[in-house]
Amino acid sequence: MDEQVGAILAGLDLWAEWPSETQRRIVGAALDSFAERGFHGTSLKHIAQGSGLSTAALYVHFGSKEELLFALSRRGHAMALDVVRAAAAAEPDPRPAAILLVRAFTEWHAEYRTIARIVQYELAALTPEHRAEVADLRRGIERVVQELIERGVEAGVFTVPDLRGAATAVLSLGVDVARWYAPGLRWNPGELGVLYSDLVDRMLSAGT
Amino acid sequence: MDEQVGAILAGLDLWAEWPSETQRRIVGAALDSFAERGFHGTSLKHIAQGSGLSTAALYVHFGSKEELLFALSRRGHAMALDVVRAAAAAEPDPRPAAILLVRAFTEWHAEYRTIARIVQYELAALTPEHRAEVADLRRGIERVVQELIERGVEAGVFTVPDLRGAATAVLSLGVDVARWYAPGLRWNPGELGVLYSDLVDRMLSAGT
DNA sequence: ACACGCTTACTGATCGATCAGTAAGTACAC
DNA sequence: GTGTACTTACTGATCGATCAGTAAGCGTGT
Repeated sequence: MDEQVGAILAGLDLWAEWPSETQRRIVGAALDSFAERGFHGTSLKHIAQGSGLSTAALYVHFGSKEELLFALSRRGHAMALDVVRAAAAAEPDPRPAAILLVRAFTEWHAEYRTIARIVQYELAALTPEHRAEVADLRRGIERVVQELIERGVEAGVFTVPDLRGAATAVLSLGVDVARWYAPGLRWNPGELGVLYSDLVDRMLSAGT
Repeated sequence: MDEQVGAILAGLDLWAEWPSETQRRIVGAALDSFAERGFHGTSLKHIAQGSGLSTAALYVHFGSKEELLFALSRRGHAMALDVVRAAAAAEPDPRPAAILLVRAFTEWHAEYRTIARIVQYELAALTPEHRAEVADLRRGIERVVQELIERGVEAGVFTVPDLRGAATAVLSLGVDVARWYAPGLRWNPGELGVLYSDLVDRMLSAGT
C-alpha cells in the first residue's frame, strides 16, 4: 500500500499550470504568504519581495491579487480531487480503498500544507464566481468519499449510523491537518497517513 | 447524558468579561466580523458600523484592534477549556467521560462557531505575547484529552496505537466543525455532538 | 440648591502609512 | 522595429489610530 500512496502523490504536479520560471516564482511566493498570513494578511509587497520582482511586474503575469488566489485555490482543489479519485479507483474492495484514500488524503494535506491551507481556509476571499467554481470541485471530493463509504456499507464491511456524517468526519480529519501540521512535528506525512487511516478504519468498520 | 451536556454548556458565559452594554455591542460586532471575514479582512469601520459607534469611540473601550481579538481569543479558549475540564470531571469512568467530552466539545464548536473560529483560525494574527498566553490554554485542553484517553487505555477500555495521535484526531474532529458548520445544515449542534461522539467511541474502543 | 472640577463617553476631522493597482519609460530578444 | 518583461514613480483609496472638542454624569464644598 505504501507504493500505491506513493504513486498517487507522485502523479501530482503543483506547477503544471505555470510553465515559466517567473510565474513559478510569483505563484510560489503567493503560496507561501497566503498560507502563512492569509489572503487579507498578504500585501503585494510580500509577494513582490518573495519573488524578487516589483509589485508592478506582478501585473504582467496576473490580473489581480484575487486572480492569483483563485489560480492557487483551483489548482489545489484539482490536486485534492485527483488524490481521492485515484485512491478510490486503485482498489476494487471498499475497505482497502477507504484506507488508501484516507492515507493519501491525509498525507497530501501534510505534504502540501501550504496549498491545502489556501484550499480549506481562503474560500471566503474568493469572488462569488470563483468560489462557485471551486465549490464544484469540493462537491466532487465529497461525492467520491460518500460513494466509497456507501459501497462499503452495501458490501457489509462498514457500519455507519449516518452516511453523510461519516463522510464529513473522514474528510474533516484530513482537512484539519492543514491547520496544525508542520514539518518536524512528531510524525512525518506518511506516518500521519497511516495513523489516521487506521483510526478511520476503526471508525467505519467497528461492529462488523 | 443529554442533561450533562446541557449543564456543561449552560455553565458558560461568553460575555462574562464585558459588563457594559456598549462593550458588548463592540465585542459582538468584532466577534461576528472576525468570524466571517477574519481579523485582517475586518476593518475598524466594520466593527464601528456593527456596533453603532464611530471608530474613535472604539478606543475608549479597547486599546487596539489586536487587543479586541486577543480578548475574544482568550475568552473563547477559556470557554473551550471549561468545557473539556467539566466533561472529564463529570464521569468517573474514562469511556463515558470521553463520549461526554466529545459531545460537549463538538456541540460547543457548532453552537459557538463564531468565537470558535477566532480561537482556531486567528492565532497567527495575535502578537507573540498574546499568542503565547492562549497557547498555554491550548496545552491545557490537549492535556485533559490525552490524560483521559490514557486512563481509558490503562483501564483496558480503549486501544489506540498512538496516544498523542488519537488525542490529536479527537480534537481535530471537534475543531474542524467551526470551519464548516452553519445553522440549518442537516444537523443541529446536539445531533452533531451525538454523531461525532459515537464515531470517536468506535475509533478508540475498537477491538476491546 | 447649586456651582465647581474632574472623569467618562463620545463625535467628526484628520494623521501618516500602507493598500491594490496604473502610467510611462527602459532593456533586450527576435 | 516591434513586442515582451520589466523598472521607477506614481495614483486614489483605505487602513489603524489619534486629534481637539463636546456633552453628560459624578462627587464634593458651600
